Amino acid sequence: MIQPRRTRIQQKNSEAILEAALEVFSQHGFRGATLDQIAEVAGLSKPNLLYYFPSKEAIHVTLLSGLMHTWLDPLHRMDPEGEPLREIMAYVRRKLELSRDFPRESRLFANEILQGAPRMREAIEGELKALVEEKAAVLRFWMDQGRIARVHPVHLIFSIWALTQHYADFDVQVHAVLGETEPDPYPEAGLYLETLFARLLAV
Amino acid sequence: MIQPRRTRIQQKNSEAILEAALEVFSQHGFRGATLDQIAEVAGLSKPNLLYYFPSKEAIHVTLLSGLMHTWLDPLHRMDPEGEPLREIMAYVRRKLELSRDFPRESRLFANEILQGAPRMREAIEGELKALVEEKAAVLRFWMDQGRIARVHPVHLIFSIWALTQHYADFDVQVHAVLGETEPDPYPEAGLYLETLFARLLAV
DNA sequence: CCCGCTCCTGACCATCCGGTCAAACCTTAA
DNA sequence: TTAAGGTTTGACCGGATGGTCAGGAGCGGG
Repeated sequence: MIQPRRTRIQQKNSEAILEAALEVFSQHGFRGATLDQIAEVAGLSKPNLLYYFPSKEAIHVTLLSGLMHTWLDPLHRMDPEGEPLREIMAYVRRKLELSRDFPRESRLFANEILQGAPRMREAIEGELKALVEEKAAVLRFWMDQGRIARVHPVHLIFSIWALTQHYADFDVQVHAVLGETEPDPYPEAGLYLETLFARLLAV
Repeated sequence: MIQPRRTRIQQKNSEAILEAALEVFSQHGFRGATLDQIAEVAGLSKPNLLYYFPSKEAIHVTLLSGLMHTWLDPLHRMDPEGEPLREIMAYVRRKLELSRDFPRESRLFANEILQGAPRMREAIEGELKALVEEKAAVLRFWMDQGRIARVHPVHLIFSIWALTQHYADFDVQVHAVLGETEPDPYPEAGLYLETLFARLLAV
């Protein structure tokens, strides 16, 4: 992911390892996951894992840094030149799609933050903070123009994160509460969030 | 906690163990936490832990079942006879106060759900689901009366959970993004959530 | 066909983990 | 004061865990 693998075998096995590691790390967190478990899911032997990655931590870090880009991309794409409500709604929709399509990635991230972000502090205090401040400025600008209602821009972003990630991170709870009747909560969630932000931001 | 301890020493040590276990479990999850770590935080020896609790799992279960009551209490207190918006706002406020005052409990819960709720499935599919359905009916009743706007009642409850717990579970991220300038995000968060739900539910 | 390099594995290691146990220590109440 | 019962601990156990290593298997180019 970080460095292009040379051979086809390296490509295939590295991907299999990262895929398996995502499965295991996202469910048990870094300390709760074991190399044996990852190796079994990947269909490789443990020493073979360590042929491709120097350590358990290296696998984790590779996953996290690969994640950061995908994760921040929707916010990056919020265009200052666009129509404000439309841009925000598009951001919410993309973020909700990430939760639906990549729930394990969301849980991996959640696990890392829950544990105090020992391997992501830097990225959070740097890249993430800078991006949020940039986009908060955009939101504030839109508010000054009177094109959306005035609310705390950073908390607005927090609320988008919280509401969308909830469906991935608390997946089990959501499904348990909704029961068998509603196997896919995302269509309803999308409608609900659209209403919520439309009413919150209407001028 | 579940059974009243007889002597003063038992009382004191059991509490110290549960306090330490909360600290460790909430940060590392069940599998990531170790008895040695809990023992060290509690200021006791590992065999002494196992004098008071039969196993690591027993400590975890005790914490979780003790938590369930506190956690559901604010929703229980949403009164069908009260003024709808007032009741919902009170629920949001109480839930946010729980996040502020008991962030470790929130993270313990989040960890458990993230890991597929292996030790809480029963409580979630039973107690929690029943309570949500009961209160969703109340919300639907209020909507039928035209006293609050019509939105999906269960997703409304989800959104309250997501928005309030976010400040406890993603504490590190919130603080990192807000920076040193805003040491306590809760006053602003309270105001923001008040606005959000007022606008969402206004008729 | 063979050589060199990539890929893979069984065996192994030190450490850590949850948990046990017998013995020692401490408190209390008669 | 003493004995009984509650409390604490060092030493230990079997199994898991992250990681190493020497060597074998497989592959690709000449």
